[in-house]
Amino acid sequence: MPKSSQKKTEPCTGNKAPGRPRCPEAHEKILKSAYEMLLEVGFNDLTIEGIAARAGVGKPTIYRRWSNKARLVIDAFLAETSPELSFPDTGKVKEDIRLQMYRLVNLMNSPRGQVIATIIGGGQADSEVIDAFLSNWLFPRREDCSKVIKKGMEREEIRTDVDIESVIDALYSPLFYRLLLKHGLLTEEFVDEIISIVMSGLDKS
Amino acid sequence: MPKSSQKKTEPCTGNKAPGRPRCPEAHEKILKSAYEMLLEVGFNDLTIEGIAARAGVGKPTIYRRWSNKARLVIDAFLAETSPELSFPDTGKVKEDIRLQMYRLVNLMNSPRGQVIATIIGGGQADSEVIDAFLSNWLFPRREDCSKVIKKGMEREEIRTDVDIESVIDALYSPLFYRLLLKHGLLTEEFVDEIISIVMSGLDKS
Amino acid sequence: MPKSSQKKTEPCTGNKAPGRPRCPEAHEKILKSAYEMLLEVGFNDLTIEGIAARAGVGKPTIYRRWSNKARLVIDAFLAETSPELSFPDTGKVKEDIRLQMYRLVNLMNSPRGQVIATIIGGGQADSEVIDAFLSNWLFPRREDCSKVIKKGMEREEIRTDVDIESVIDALYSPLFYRLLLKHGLLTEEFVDEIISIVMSGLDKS
Amino acid sequence: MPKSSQKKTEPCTGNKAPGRPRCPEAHEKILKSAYEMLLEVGFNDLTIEGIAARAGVGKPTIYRRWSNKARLVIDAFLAETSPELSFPDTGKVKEDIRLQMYRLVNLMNSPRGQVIATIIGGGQADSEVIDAFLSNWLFPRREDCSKVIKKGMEREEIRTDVDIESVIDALYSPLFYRLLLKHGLLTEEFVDEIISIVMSGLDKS
DNA sequence: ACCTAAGCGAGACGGTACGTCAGGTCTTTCG
DNA sequence: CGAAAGACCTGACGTACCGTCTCGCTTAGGT
Repeated sequence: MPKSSQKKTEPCTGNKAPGRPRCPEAHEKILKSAYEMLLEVGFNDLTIEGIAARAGVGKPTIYRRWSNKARLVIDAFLAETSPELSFPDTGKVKEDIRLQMYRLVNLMNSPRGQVIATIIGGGQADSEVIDAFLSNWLFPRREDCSKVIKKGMEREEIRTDVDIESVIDALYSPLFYRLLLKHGLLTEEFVDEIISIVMSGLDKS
Repeated sequence: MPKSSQKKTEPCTGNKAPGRPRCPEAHEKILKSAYEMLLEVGFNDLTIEGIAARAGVGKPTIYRRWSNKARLVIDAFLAETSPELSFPDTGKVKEDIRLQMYRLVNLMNSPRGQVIATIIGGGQADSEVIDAFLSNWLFPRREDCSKVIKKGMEREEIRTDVDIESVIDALYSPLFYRLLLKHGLLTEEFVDEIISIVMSGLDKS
Repeated sequence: MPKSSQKKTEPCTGNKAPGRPRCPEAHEKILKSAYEMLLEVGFNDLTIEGIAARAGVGKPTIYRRWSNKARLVIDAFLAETSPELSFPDTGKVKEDIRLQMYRLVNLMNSPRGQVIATIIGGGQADSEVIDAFLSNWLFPRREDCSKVIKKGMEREEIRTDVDIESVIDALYSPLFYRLLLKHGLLTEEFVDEIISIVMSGLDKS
Repeated sequence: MPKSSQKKTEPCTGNKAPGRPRCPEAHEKILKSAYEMLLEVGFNDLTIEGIAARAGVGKPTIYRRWSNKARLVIDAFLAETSPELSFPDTGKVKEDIRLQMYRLVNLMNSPRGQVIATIIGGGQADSEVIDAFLSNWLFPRREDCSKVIKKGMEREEIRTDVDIESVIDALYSPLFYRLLLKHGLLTEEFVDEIISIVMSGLDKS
């Protein structure tokens, strides 16, 4: 977890906090401003100065809580995207995955899809951003997916002699590929096509 | 003003540009400097000022030719990566693709792989960069790949009822995915795994 | 005389001029543009580039004729202000001077007064400008004034034991002073006052 | 002014400005550098970049305090030239003025005279410079002079039916005239001559 | 009737300085 | 005593002109 949580919780375990307490309103205003600007201008054109101005706080107030733009963005954006990408449970693995991929495609086609793209883009210059994206966003979803696939293996719907990580890569990477390179549309038909290609070789049959 | 009008229009109705032509040596020096600095410091820490200084040219000479850093990088980097990614011709489609994917993985693991990553990353804030990456780099290679797959279809090595574009996406996107997200290694084993998953469903059998 | 005249006349004194002669229309267009822009933006904000653009000529065409902005301005402005500042001949020295000073005040209150001010101002950074202003503009008028004063001395209207140069300075410097420092209005009443102060001590009485 | 007002007023219901105070050393270093460079290269060739470099500060630190070169020069030069131009008190008005004019001529012949000239020159393109020169430099000295003349009038040394402003102009403008146009030397003899011309008509006799 | 030298408009050249922006740090005052 | 505010220095931005230098041409006198 980023430093902000630690700093906030540690002194509070003792029942007195020395010095002036951090203004909780500032915290919220900063996150709100950062999130809004992220949607408006993307990760690269996001500036600490701009966030500070919009939130009506000083720059050090931001730097004190988040050591850099990446960590702030993580708190502002990544830490709260969960529920809409959950997996359904239809009883059939391929359908569970298909429906969740539909949801992901839907998200990618929304403004927030562009935010994800700019975060991954910005992360190419800052490994911390990528690391945070992985641990706060991607890995939880991959873990969910992994569970679904394992369930399918247990049900003997799909082969068990494949590397699950690679399967997940094969399924999801085309979506990110098109999100980032924009050489083709992100449609449900494309999802169907990818599932067809990837899963047809995994059928237990 | 009989003279000036004549002078201005007459020669320009002809075929050439008026004024001093742009110095081709400056062009080369700039591209060379940009390419070297790209490898040394990456896309984000690249500065026009630094390139100008290293190339021994003035900043306006750069801005006169490329409107921003992105376009310069495209010319500096993308215009010369071709030959090492050609497809072999072993007679077996799957092997042709496998070997070329090995080459791509090899490239991605070199410093130039990081340059590609930063270009795609930078492109998230500038669609022109992505467009240039597509037309100057990606599409030519996809076209090559497409030909190989079609050849395989003619030879009846693989099924003909699939969308070639989606197949290419399924094959290559995992490599870019790992290049950009760094959640897994880009190894030849990973290539084998992807080919196994994707191609096993495409076998004409 | 500025270099342009020399260049133009010298080869012509020799009976051969090799090469294409300089286009006289360009000369006129440049001077006209320079004069207009001088009125519009003043000496300091005058740019060779702007003059060239307005005149529809190339920069080298200007630099070929005038080595710097100062020399161009001299030709564009100073070489043609003469007639309106001539001295009348009323028979009374004090009146001749008074009327001519009225004319000068009138000129100084026109846009061209500001041009003179910016030329003197710009000349503080370029002694050539001042020198040209002196020889092309100021000295001819001082010479005229000197003749008028000498005539007054001969007529025994004024004392002969004073330094004429100092008298001219005493008479005219207040006008330039107010032109440049703008701490007081340049009116005919002010002229009267100065003449009263300076000439009252010079009366032959 | 969204941020500053809100934030500034809320916690600062107290009396002082929040934030780090402006470094007074930087202030001094900038003024010192500007003054030195003014002596070396004059107003026109003075650059903010050069001042910043010599003072060892960043350009924004200068721009934060002075909106343009003119205002900086005013502070750097004009705000501190007073004492050497004070009037003596010999008991005789003409002598008081003569001695002070000697001092002014002496100043004008020093490097600082050239600085004054370039400031007046530069002021022709920027009325703020002239205004500042008037209020910070010229008017205080004119006021001193005015007092001396009035004293002379009370003592019945000189006539009382003349406009004091015009007298001051008549006395001092020749010095500035020669300072700026350089058509004659600024000597004590010249001062004597001017005083002779101007004051001879003012004698109470 | 050709040379050939100098002119032409156009515009790129290497530079310098501009005034701005954002970065990340430091210092004061206030709660 | 630490949070908040804002000035600090740095460094790069992209622009405007500088004065010079090719370009491909035109012009006209001297061979």
